[in-house]
Amino acid sequence: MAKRGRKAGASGEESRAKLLVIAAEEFAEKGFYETKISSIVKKANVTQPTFYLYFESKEAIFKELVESFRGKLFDLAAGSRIETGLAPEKVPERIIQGLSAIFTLFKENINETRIGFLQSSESEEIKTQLASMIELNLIAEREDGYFNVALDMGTVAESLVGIMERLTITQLFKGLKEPSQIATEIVNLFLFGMLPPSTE
Amino acid sequence: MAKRGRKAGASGEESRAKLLVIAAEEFAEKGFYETKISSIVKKANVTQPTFYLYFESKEAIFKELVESFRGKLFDLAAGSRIETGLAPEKVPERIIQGLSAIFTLFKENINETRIGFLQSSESEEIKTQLASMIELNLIAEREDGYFNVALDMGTVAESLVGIMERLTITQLFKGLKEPSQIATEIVNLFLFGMLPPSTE
Amino acid sequence: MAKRGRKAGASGEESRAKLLVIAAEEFAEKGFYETKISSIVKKANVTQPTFYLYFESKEAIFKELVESFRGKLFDLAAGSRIETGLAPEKVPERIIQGLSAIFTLFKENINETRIGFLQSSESEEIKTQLASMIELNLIAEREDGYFNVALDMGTVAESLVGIMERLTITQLFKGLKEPSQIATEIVNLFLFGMLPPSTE
Amino acid sequence: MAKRGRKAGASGEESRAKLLVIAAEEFAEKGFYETKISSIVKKANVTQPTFYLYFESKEAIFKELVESFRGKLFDLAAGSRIETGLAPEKVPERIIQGLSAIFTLFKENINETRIGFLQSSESEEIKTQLASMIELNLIAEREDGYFNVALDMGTVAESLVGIMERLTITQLFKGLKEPSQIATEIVNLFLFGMLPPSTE
DNA sequence: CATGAATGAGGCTTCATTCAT
DNA sequence: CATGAATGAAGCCTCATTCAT
Repeated sequence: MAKRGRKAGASGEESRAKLLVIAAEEFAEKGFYETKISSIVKKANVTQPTFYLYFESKEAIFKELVESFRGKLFDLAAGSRIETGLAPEKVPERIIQGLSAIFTLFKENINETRIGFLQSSESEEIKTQLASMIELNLIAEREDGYFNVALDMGTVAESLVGIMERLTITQLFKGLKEPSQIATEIVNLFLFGMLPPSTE
Repeated sequence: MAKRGRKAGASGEESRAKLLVIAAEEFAEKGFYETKISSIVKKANVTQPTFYLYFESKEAIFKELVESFRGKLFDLAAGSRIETGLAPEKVPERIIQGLSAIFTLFKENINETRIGFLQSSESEEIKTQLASMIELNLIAEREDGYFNVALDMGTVAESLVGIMERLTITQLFKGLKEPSQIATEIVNLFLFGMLPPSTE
Repeated sequence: MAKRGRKAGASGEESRAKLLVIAAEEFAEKGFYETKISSIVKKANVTQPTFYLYFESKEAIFKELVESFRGKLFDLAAGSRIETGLAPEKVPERIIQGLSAIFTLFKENINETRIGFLQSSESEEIKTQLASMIELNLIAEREDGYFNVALDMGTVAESLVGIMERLTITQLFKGLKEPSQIATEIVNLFLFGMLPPSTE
Repeated sequence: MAKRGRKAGASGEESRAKLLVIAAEEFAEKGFYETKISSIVKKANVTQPTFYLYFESKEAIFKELVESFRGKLFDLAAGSRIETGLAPEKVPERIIQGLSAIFTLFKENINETRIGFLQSSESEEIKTQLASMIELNLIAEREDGYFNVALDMGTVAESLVGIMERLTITQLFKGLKEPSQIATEIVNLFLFGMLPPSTE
């Protein structure tokens, strides 16, 4: 009746959800191969057959986590198109917003991010897709005159993704900086470059 | 006397080297866990015990490859300090040189790079170390006035590493661009930023 | 419902017990190294993974057998203290009882005895412990005046253990003599020595 | 020319003897199964094929050590027949001598004794043979009236062997007592028993 | 909905032993 | 007399997965 003791009756979805959460923790911490089904079910307080009641296989649950992450990420990315006609001086702020949103997603989904963005074999594909979406944005903005026309936006987009990955690991996940702060630094770097301000 | 047929007698170092090369290919392609000793030795035309004649374990050979890569990378990085007193206009070229050298190393050691820079658990540490070395360089250069003093060189260094990683995968390893070209693009981006040149 | 055909479902303890019994037979007969897990499980009609369901390793099951034997033996030995104030003429009988009990234990647990008393590396320790317990008994009895005060009871105790070991192998396990008979002979020998009775 | 450096030329017998000594150490310390040919040859500073130049197999060298021990032991035992017509009061001393000789053999051949008397599968047979030889002696002596006619000399002989084994391990090999001392204690115990001297 | 019990498949490693020189 | 190099054979153990209840 209370939560405890009601093993039979624990609505299946509950077990399923629990398994998913714990699997995410385990995969994120130890990677796919070092994560054992036996340890997932132990932590979830269910038996192995129960696991297979909800998931086809170890691959399947892992993939489900990856896809969940992919979905969240692309939903976000899709919504962050810069509307045309934005005043040029608003562009940086707009980009910062977009990046912040992504870093926030990462921060709030650390385990899934590790799995889907940093360690799965699909992560390569996900990063490539993300880079593509960013590239499209950048091209549009360049056409609106915001950016130097000489830039290869494919390279810029991939670079951005690489930076996001690296700073996610070294700053965001370590709690050293907030999403908005990281986003701001990236944008400043990319927009203005490293040279000293011309003193003239 | 002929090479062929002389199975016993093959200079041990030869067998060892062969195993190392093949292991690098396999690890690079399939990762640590999906690589089986049995398949390494099959491709090397030796039996499993022979493998253990030269390597303590699967972990050991993998680690050897990682350390080999780490050594090469750090040798390079250590040698690329920018001398003080360099004329400011020479700085970009100098940095391009350094980055080119690294990309060349990556290109010439694709398998080891995949293993040591992209997939081993030590790769995280290696990237962090590389970022540190870059950061030191950047700080020195900033003090010489080459760069904007407002920059957080730790972040810049990590960003550079992230970009290197990403462009290595998406451009260098795909044969799309040459080391020097990638290096040049990165430096341009970092030095001048993305804004359009002031038309004034 | 019938026993047969119910492979899955066989009460786990049953499988475990069966493995333990068979392992004892195998270890006793062939020793630790010549006993293969594969042969244990074959005789137990289970597969190798099943073995590891119940035992950590080959060492673990062997140790379990040794400890089981040690436990039984020490329980017995601990319970065979001679009460003080026993009439001297009752002492021999009392000792015979104690030894008989041990030989009976050995006889009823031939395999475990072989493993724990005769062949394990711990058997040395077990014999030493047994000798210690015996020595304590003997010292107490000597103080009660039953024995010659000149005797080094440590040596006597070790000697007794040595005899027990030898006669267990050569007489008890071969079914040549009963526990009580062996015990009696030992006691007679130890109490009265080998000299002819003084004819005077 | 000096010992060192003359690997080629080291008379084969030298290598053989060295292997034998080292093998004895290793077998004695670690037992048959835990002793690896690879470690024997390493300590002997020869290669594995060299080992097989002198010994058929691991079993063969072990057996050679066992047989060497068996030979020494039986030579001794055979020579320790008590001559008939010995004055009764000299019997104890004579037996002490015999036992002392055996313990001395053990002490001077610790490794071989461990191998041949304590741990080989042949040790059982050797002990049985030793017991037989002792029994013959005892029977002869009993017929000469030295011993109580009621004694089962088979049991006594086995007991003696058991004691020898045990005291060898716990006293002789630990350096706690000398051969003659152990022999004396055993003889006293066996001859006079444990009862207090009759005070009459 | 859930489980106790079991297994197929396969990987890593070890070791005594042997070529070919 | 001796070796560098190699291997056949086999053992232990693990893990994802599945019965039967």
